[in-house]
Amino acid sequence: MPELPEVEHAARSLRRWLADGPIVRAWAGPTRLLRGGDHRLFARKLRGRSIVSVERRGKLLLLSFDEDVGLLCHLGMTGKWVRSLDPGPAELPQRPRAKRPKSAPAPAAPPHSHARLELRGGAVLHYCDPRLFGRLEVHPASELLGLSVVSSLGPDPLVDRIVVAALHDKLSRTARPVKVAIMDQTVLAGVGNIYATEALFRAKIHPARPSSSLSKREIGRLGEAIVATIALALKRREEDMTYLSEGAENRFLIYDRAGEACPECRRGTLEKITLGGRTSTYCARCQPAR
DNA sequence: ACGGATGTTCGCGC
DNA sequence: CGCGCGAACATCCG
Repeated sequence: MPELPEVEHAARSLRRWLADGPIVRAWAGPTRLLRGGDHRLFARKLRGRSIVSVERRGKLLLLSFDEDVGLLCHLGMTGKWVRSLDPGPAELPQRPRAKRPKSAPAPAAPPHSHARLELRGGAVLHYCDPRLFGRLEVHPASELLGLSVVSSLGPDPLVDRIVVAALHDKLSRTARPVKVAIMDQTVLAGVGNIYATEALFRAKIHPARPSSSLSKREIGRLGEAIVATIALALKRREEDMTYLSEGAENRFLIYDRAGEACPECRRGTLEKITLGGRTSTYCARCQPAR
C-alpha cells in the first residue's frame, strides 16, 4: 500500500495509537521482516516502552521510544499497521485464512500479522504484510537518523519541500528517464510508481525524457505536480480509506488506465511503457516525447 | 490459469 | 562509476 501519502497516513495513525501506550507486550514471529534481527530481541526491547516520537522520512517510519529504543519500519509493497482490540490466541504468524462458514466466529487477529505491539488498555497494533517485502529493525533511537538507509535519502517533498534549483542540478547530471530518476530515493524520498506516473502526467512531461533534457521551468512544473499529487492523495487518505486493493475503484488520473481515453485531452489513448522495470502509463499527446 | 502488482536489492554485463 | 536488465523475495487479485 505504501508510497509517501500512505506512509504519512500510517505515521499519523501510529502517533495517535501509540499515545495510549506504554507497550505492555511486544511480539514478532521469526520473520525475514526483521532482516537477520532476532525476534526475541524485538519483544524484549519493546516491552514496557513508551512512544517519544513517530517520524516519517520518504517511505520510512522512524519510531522512537524511551530508553533510547528505536524501530525502523518500511512497509515494502504490502505492509500496513492495523489496530485491533484483541491479540489473537496463537503465538504464530497468521497465515491466510481458509474460507469459513458465515456462522463461524470472527477471526481474532488480522491476516498476515507478523509483529504486534500490545498497549495498555487492550489495543493491539499489528504489522501485517502478506508479501513480506517490508522491514522492521530495532536500533537505538539515537541512531535512527544516522542509518545509511535514512541518511542517504533525498529531500522529502512534504518535510523538506522541493527546491527546484537543487532538483534541476541533480537531474542535469543523468540521462536516466526522468521517471526512473524521481523514483530514486536518493533524489527524492517517497515517490513511487503511482505518484511518479501521476505527477508526470500533471506536469505534462513524458516519463522517458532523459532527466538532463528537462528545462528548469519543466522541473519547476514537475516539482509542483509532485507536491500537488501527494497532497491530494494524502487528503483523500485522511478523508476516507480509498486505496488500491481495498475494494476501492481506481481514483488515479492515469495510473493503471492504459487503453483508456486520456482524461485531459480526451483524444489520445493512454499508453504503457516499461521504464526501470516498472510499468508507466502516459498520454503521448499531453506528454510529448520531446 | 497466467500475469502483474504500491518496493528494494542483488548480481551480471557493457 | 553509471546504467540497464533480470531475478529474487511471497502472496493476492482479476
